[in-house]
Amino acid sequence: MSEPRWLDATQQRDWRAYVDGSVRLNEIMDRDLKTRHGLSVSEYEILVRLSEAPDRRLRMAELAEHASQSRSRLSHTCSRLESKGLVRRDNCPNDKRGVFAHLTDEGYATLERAARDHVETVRNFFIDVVDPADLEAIGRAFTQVVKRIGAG
Amino acid sequence: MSEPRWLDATQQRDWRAYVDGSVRLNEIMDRDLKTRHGLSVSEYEILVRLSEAPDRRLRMAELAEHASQSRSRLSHTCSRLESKGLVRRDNCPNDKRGVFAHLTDEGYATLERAARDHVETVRNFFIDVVDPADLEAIGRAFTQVVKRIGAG
DNA sequence: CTCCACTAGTTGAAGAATCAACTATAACCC
DNA sequence: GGGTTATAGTTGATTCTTCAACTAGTGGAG
Repeated sequence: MSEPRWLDATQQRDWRAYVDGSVRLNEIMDRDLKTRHGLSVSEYEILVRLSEAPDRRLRMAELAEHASQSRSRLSHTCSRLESKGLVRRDNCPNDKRGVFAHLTDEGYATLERAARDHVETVRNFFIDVVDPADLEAIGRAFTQVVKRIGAG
Repeated sequence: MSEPRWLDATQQRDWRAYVDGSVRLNEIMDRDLKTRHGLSVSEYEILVRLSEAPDRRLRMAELAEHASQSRSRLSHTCSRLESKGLVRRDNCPNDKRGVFAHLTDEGYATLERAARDHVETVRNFFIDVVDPADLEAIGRAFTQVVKRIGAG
């Protein structure tokens, strides 16, 4: 095995700033959503994706993909959301294996309320503290990352 | 309550790319470390911070701070690391409430092995796919975020 | 010295994520 | 059609995280 290509000092610094910042940022988002609306970030993410889908519904596999979650995790989380009345699941007529997850009206209402606070937090701790040009750089960079990961 | 300041289209796009990318990236890192070395990212992070500390040891509270983890979580995780023989804890002489977490030799060896693979993955899915200028922007941005969060 | 408030760290229970195993259906190929 | 392989989704066990409660030691005020 050859010597690894270590990061240089600058790369190291930037990578670490990212790791550190993203963990802390996520923690803030999570706590904020949790205490104010009883939702975790990943539950919130699910509601968002459903709200944007045609008829506010998606097949489980698609939803898992959009929300960057494993199917198993989505299954469990959807069960919780369902028992809270925010999501409803029913069978897909075309494909008998399939299941649609629907956003309920209550789910939509909850999301609307949560989103108002959430956007404020996102601004407060991220958007408004980052230089707009740097924000664009972040967008570019992570788009690349997603592409790279998608490629396997 | 006033109308929230929603994100504009560009901000939205960039923020989402980040959310999506960071989740996926983290998943990759985690799985990679887990399967190849039996470590989660947060365990790895703990070992790194200890390895860099003087005498390879830190007080629990400091370690928690450096690794961006709650004390409770650190306690549990340290117990696991201890039972794997990678970390040892012992009492602080000055402050009888205090505890030092030490990186053991075995812990150091494990870290060295893990780091070689980890840096390769970090390059593969992040450093090498991101424009160097964008990487610097990320460093700048998240440094700001951390500062902002620190300020409360 | 004693009281009180604060900090360090751990613990156990409850909630959430991961992994492997499983059911059921679909799709392909001969 | 019959057999094989792949896909959709769920489940239960295990592992990890979070939260609140707790022990123990510190430090300052009077």
